[in-house]
Amino acid sequence: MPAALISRDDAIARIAEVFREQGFEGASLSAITEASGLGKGSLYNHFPGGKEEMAEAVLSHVDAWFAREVYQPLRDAADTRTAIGDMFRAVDGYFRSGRRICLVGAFALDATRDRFAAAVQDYFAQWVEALAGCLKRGGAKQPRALAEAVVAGIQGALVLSRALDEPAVFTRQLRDLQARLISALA
Amino acid sequence: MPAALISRDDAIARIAEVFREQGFEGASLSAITEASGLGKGSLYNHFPGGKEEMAEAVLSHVDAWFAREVYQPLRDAADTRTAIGDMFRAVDGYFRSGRRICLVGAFALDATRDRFAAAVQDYFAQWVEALAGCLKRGGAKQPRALAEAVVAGIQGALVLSRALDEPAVFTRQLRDLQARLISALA
DNA sequence: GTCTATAGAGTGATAGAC
DNA sequence: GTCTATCACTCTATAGAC
Repeated sequence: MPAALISRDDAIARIAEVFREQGFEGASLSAITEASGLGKGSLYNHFPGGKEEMAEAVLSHVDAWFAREVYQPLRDAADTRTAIGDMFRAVDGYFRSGRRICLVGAFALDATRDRFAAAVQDYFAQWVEALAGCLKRGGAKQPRALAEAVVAGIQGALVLSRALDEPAVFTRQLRDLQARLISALA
Repeated sequence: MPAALISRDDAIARIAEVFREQGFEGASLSAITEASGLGKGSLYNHFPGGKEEMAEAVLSHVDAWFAREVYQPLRDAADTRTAIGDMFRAVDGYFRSGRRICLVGAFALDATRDRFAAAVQDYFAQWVEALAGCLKRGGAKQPRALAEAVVAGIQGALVLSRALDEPAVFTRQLRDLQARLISALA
């Protein structure tokens, strides 16, 4: 067989950006073929389930990134304060300081939500759980509510900064959320 | 002229729910005709600009509701504490305690964002400005950052509660946000 | 007759599936 | 590349208020 010019992972990462920018409905196959550099034939070879399978692959690609860079460090953290700083650094990097939106958040609001409900729910449930656990170990009161406030705050900051076209809103919110967490620790 | 069976406002309200649930791309004309009870002829008579004009009308319908029920009361408020309580009550009612998402927030993340950028930006800018002004008059420090945190918090709570399929998350966040505002007042 | 509101078959274009 | 379904949209026609 011929060597693949583009790895599956690489293709998924490129397709992810199409879904992120265009949403599920808005992401046309022609946009996906163009962005991925794969012809329709190759695409259906990799993703026999079509567009829906591509989106599933993209969602689990994102989930894997967060599991590795965010959830697991939160769970393994020796020092809560450091872990929180690391989380915010990772999040700020991932969302490009407010210039990139959350694909999973967008899918949560999307029409096609029901189709990907399980993956979307899992992403957020893991995030809240990992953060709440870390906060609890750090001695914070009401760690669950606090974790929900932070995850929601991040998502909302992405919505607001994109709506206002002001990435600084995101950066500022991240700073404030981090300060709230630190001050909630025992 | 014949009496309209459905008022324009009524039609817009019904169409709004289609866009809210399906997004701009996902809202097909057939879904819109079905939900509105209007044939294509009627729709194009009311909205010669087609789907885009329908979405514009829906956005300004939503904006008008918030201007009347949220922004103006915040601006006119004699008592800050009461005004804040009223805002949260209005918001909880509008979003059906977390069972209904924000159409404008969804459009902010949508692919078609650029098309409606002005309306989306205006909605959020007005909300933040009206709330910040009210907080400032109430003697809060950093009213702008606080207002952004609350508006973002509400949007994020909608994303999170929809993603987790737990409306209670929204209700709880609203309560916490309100408490934060009250305690920030002089 | 003129105008507005209505309906819906029919248009070409384009989507996703294969 | 081919196929079929569906898309947004146009057009023609009709009904009733003036």
